[in-house]
Amino acid sequence: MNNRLKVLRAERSWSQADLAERLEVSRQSVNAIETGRYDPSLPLAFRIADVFDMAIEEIFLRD
Amino acid sequence: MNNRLKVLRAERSWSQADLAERLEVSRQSVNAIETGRYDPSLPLAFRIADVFDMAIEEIFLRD
DNA sequence: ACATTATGTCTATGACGCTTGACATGAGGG
DNA sequence: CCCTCATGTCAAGCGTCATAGACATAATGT
Repeated sequence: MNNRLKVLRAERSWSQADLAERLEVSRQSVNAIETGRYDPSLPLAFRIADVFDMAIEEIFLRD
Repeated sequence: MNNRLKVLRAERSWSQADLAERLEVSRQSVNAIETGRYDPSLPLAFRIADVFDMAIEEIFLRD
């Protein structure tokens, strides 16, 4: 499960900590998701989609 | 995180076991998700969307 | 009435998601 | 040269996702 988090974040000039705060998760979680160590839960995927105002399918890609 | 699995499945006259087989998960997982005991992982949510040929956002609803 | 299928639920086990706290490295600004 | 910020990563702990196997009950078919 690949994702475009790093790019989307960079486009907005947000640090991982900035994004973590908006998502109400830890900075380590954002980092782990970006670096592909694990996928977010479905509820967190929805919050990510909300923050970027995009569909989940536009952010997370089937491998 | 509410979902429309039970309805979508009924529309197709699939049993929980039928759906489980298509998703390659256990029947207990399908049941647990339908009865709201837990949310699927993001990869499983994608497979569910694929099986029903719908967007994740059309199947799973922000509470 | 009997057999089969469908659904809900329980237990126990293992893997994954997320946390806090910590530490290392690299980049940039004073 | 320091100081700060950004990123990556580790460990330990807790709750969630998913499994297999079992059992109870309801619904369907013959």
